[in-house]
Amino acid sequence: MMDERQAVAAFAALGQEHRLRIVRQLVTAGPDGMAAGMLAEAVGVSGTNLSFHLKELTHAGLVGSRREGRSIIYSAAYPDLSDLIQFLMRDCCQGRHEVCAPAVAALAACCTPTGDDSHA
Amino acid sequence: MMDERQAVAAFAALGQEHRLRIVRQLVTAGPDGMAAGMLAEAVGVSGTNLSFHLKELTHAGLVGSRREGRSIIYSAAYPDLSDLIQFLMRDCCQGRHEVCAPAVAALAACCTPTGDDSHA
DNA sequence: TCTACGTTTCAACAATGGTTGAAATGTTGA
DNA sequence: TCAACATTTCAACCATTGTTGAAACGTAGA
Repeated sequence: MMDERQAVAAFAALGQEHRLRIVRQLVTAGPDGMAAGMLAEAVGVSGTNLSFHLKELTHAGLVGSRREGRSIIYSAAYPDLSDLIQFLMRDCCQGRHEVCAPAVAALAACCTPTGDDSHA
Repeated sequence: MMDERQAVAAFAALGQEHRLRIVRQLVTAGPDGMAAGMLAEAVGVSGTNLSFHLKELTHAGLVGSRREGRSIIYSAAYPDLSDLIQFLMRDCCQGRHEVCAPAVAALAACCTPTGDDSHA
């Protein structure tokens, strides 16, 4: 369960053009992640600069990394992104379900496979 | 549909202790909102400082305001918060539904009334 | 109109954050 | 061990941001 301090750090990390691109690139890349070098090229920043931002994102808990040969592979921390979203909307309803139903619907629409509507 | 520039502004706005508290206070307060003065007391900042942060949040599109007597009532912009969440997770699945299912489940659990499971 | 109240604007300051190039670290294959 | 590669660290600079108190603005009621 995320606390305020962590949430501030996470949002601050995402509130920067290059870092938001990095996270979105990694989210899109999926669990396998991407090497730092390719990430730098994809996002359009220097190696030095990417390293700075990756350190920030790592410290905020939004990305993870592993070494693979000479490369270091970064990947999105999906569980922490979930926690962050949940923190932002926590206590939003106050009994009024309709207030935040659109947010639920939007996220569900983004992530629920069409056709395969298994309720599990 | 939110673009990158808006998302960066929104996340940057949320990435500050006092502003995150303000937004959460307003989210908790519900659609009726709160007067600026009560908000300042609840969050623990001076009037001047609150005004500064509210301007930032307004510019980021995360809060709205209306005058009521001498007070100005601020309230959370729920649709924009939904958009922001959706932007962050957009394209996350890449065919792998299980990757972001936890985020959907977390948000749904927060906002779905227990017992009353109307699918509307 | 006058006074009190709630909120915002302004100007100044201290602190933080992003970018850059050069140098250091760690890894691989010859 | 050596040279080439991938990434990080370091130090310096410039720009942005958060905070503060005083002053200004707009509204309500006497």
